[in-house]
Amino acid sequence: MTETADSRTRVERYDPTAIEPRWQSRWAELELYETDLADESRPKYYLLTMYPYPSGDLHIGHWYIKTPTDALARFRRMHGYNVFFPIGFDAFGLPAENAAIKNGGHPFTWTMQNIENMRRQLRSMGATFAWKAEVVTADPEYYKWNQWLFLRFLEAGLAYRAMSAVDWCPNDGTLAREQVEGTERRCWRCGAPVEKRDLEQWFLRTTRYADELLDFSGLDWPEPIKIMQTNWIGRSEGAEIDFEVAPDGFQSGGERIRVFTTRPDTLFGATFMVLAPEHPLVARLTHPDRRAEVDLYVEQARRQTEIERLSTDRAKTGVALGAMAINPVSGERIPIYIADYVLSGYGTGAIMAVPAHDQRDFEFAKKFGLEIRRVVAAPGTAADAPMDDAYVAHAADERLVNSDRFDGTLADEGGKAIVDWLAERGRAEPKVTYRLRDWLISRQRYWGTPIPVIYCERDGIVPVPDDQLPVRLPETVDYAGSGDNPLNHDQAFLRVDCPRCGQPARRETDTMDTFMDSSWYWYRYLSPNHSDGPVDRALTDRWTPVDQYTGGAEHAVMHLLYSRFFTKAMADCGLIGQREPFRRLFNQGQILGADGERMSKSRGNVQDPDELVQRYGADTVRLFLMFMGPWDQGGPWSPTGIGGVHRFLNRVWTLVIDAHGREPGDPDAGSLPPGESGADARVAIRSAAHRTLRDVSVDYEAFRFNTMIAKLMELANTLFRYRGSEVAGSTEWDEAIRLLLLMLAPAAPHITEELWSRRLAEANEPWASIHTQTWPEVDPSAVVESTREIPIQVNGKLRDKVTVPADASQADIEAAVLGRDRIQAILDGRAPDRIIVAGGGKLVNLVVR
RNA sequence: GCCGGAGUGGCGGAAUCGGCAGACGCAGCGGACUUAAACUCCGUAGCCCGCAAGGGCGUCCGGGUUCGAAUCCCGGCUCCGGCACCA
Repeated sequence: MTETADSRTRVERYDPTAIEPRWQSRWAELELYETDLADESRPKYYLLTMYPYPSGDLHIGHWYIKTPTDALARFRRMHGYNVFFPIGFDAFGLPAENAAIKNGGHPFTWTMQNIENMRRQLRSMGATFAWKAEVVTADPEYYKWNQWLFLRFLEAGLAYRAMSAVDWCPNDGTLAREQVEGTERRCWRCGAPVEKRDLEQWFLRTTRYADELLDFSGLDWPEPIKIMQTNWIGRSEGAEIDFEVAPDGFQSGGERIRVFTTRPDTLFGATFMVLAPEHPLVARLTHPDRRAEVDLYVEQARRQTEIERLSTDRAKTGVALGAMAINPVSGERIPIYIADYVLSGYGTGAIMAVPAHDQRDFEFAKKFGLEIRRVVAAPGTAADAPMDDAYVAHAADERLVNSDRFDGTLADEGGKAIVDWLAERGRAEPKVTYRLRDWLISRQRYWGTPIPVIYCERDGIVPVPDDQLPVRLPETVDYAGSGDNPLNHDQAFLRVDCPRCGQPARRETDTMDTFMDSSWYWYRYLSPNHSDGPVDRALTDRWTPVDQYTGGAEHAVMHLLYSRFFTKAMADCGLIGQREPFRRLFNQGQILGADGERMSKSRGNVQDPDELVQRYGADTVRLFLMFMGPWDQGGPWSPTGIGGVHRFLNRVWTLVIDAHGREPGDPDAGSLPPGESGADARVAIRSAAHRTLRDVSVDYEAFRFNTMIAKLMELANTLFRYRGSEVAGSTEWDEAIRLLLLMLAPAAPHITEELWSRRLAEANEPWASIHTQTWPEVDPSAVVESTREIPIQVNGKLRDKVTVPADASQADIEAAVLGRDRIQAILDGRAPDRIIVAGGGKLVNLVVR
């Protein structure tokens, strides 16, 4: 072997830019990662990563999301699975349209350019995507099936049309939430004040599945996501109760106002009513003297966002209508108010207010000087005790008090009796409500899937016949400098003959929410060119549900709930045979800009992966992204530390290429640690390698990539200490190197492939990719230890340690501990009051008074 | 505001069935190699006191439970994600 000083200059250096493109093209040539979906010789594994939106902001965040998933794909392949790991593009959406309006050009061009660039970057990552399965949602061959599915849902009664308000700018039409700026709520493009406008729009009936969506059995999903979805669906049981409007000098009364309540037992405490400002009876019930004030309030409430309206920390506002209602059990006349904290879209859009037992009603009553009447209380509380807050009762510890004023028998009973009593008189019914609303899919935009219906004066709403799908977007688009939907002005698109009667009719110009595209795309990956339907039933039966889905936690409720809904709806239309799309889910965190904000070009905080790849190579970037921190956490981007990961790969390179070299800078290079024999060293190497294998396998399974890499670094450091010594190149050394490369292969595919191929060449064996190797097995005998070190605490503070044989009994341990000089000195003649040997000898704590 | 998550050295983070706080890495410091620098390697390293041995303090803040708390409980603060037309 060469002498030290020379070895550093003579030995070939790790040069990723030479290695990586070579292996990438080799893998592509061999089609190493195209999946044979018909292969049944191995168990299938469908691994899905959320498909990217091809925004112009190509950044490190895309790598952060995809890299660990790719490592997992490789890990599973090494375990003998037939892995399907496809990729595609979520190609419709607002940013493309914004770019087109701003810079001219066509959303299609902008999108396809971004996709091209993204494909290149994703390839440079060395990821194992099955590119032949790719889908692009803006392709008519994809969105045709959106339309087809919509029509099936329409037939099944899952799609319907209803009025709904949008944010509206007189110049730019419908605005997305992010296009409404500031508390002034102005249009981002022209600055005009944003109005609300009611439009007929299309909905999907997600609420039909509300109860089924609450059932997560059989799903291995993170607990927080299940909780968020459960809260989002927001099931509450209660009753609907009718209150009658009392006659007065201006109107004859008698209208019924239906309220929803979860607390019918508190009906005797309902001292006023509140309607949503949008409630249909508001206009009719308003007293002429109150008209001006009410109209003003309704106007103001409509301008606010729901978040503002539901905020519990602002002062309650509202206006009395000047009309009264009658409490159906007490017969009392109670005033009717409108207030923005009641929403028209939840329950019946009206509530009975029970200020004693609901905090919002309490605050409202305080502000407007309304009666607060207690109905239930904790045991021992007087019925007239003053209240600082609403008492939200617990069923277990309350007792009923109060009102014998009108019907003593009812007042003493609970909610069920009251509802039953009212129900017999046709004034109430038990009811379950959900916070979940039906899914509004209409978008007043060009760049989305056209909703395939036609409006005919004679036949009304007419679905486009299947054989006329897809309804294509016109190829040219004229935005005319406005945000308004250009389809509204495109005569060639608009004008169509009614498929039923043949008379001139008009096309629907709304397009679909892009969440529609993303609610079933993984089924299409299995047969992207299938022309007889959206999915190939034989393939979906075999390959879905998806075994593992990974993606951002920002999709916890919307995309992940819509996808579950879609699968259930498709199943009920007979298209697939399953009711849940994703068996196991992992939500990774989001990588932010260095400033802690979301990465975007406009903020100027984008990290481009290309420059990092050029400087360090893809393997280093991949490894660094996995090493940065726990994958579910994300956080602000900082390249500090990428050099450490690069050094680690350099060390691996050196270990394999130059096992016998010696570092000139290390005075101890080439010699074993003092007191260690060659035999000791070989045992230590083998033990380190197998312990690492044991732990790393667990870390991969649990998505703990950062600690997985830390453990590989430790193993490399251990081996490095023996480099150039008599044990370098021994069979134990060789085995450890082999394990190190195999364990590292999923995370750093290029360098390991290169080093693997060199080892094969050196051994005169034929080439085989490291990525087709079998994951190694732990030798349990290599990891057993003969002794263990036990920390000793006195009164909970660490004071000493003692080494005992691994099989020492509790008595042996106690004796060893008490035999320590340091412990005797600390005890100073006292006997411990207690000796706690914790965790089967993991730690000893001596308790001394 | 509501729902969910997170706060640990100068920095990223490790340790969560209640049992050695700070693995691994970055930056720092000391050294080797080099004519020199870069690269590479070895060592050191929570903070405070101390020459040292050692001692005290320490996981966002305030309480509590326990032999023992980063971890469990109660109260609070800050930051991140979502809140239905960004994707």
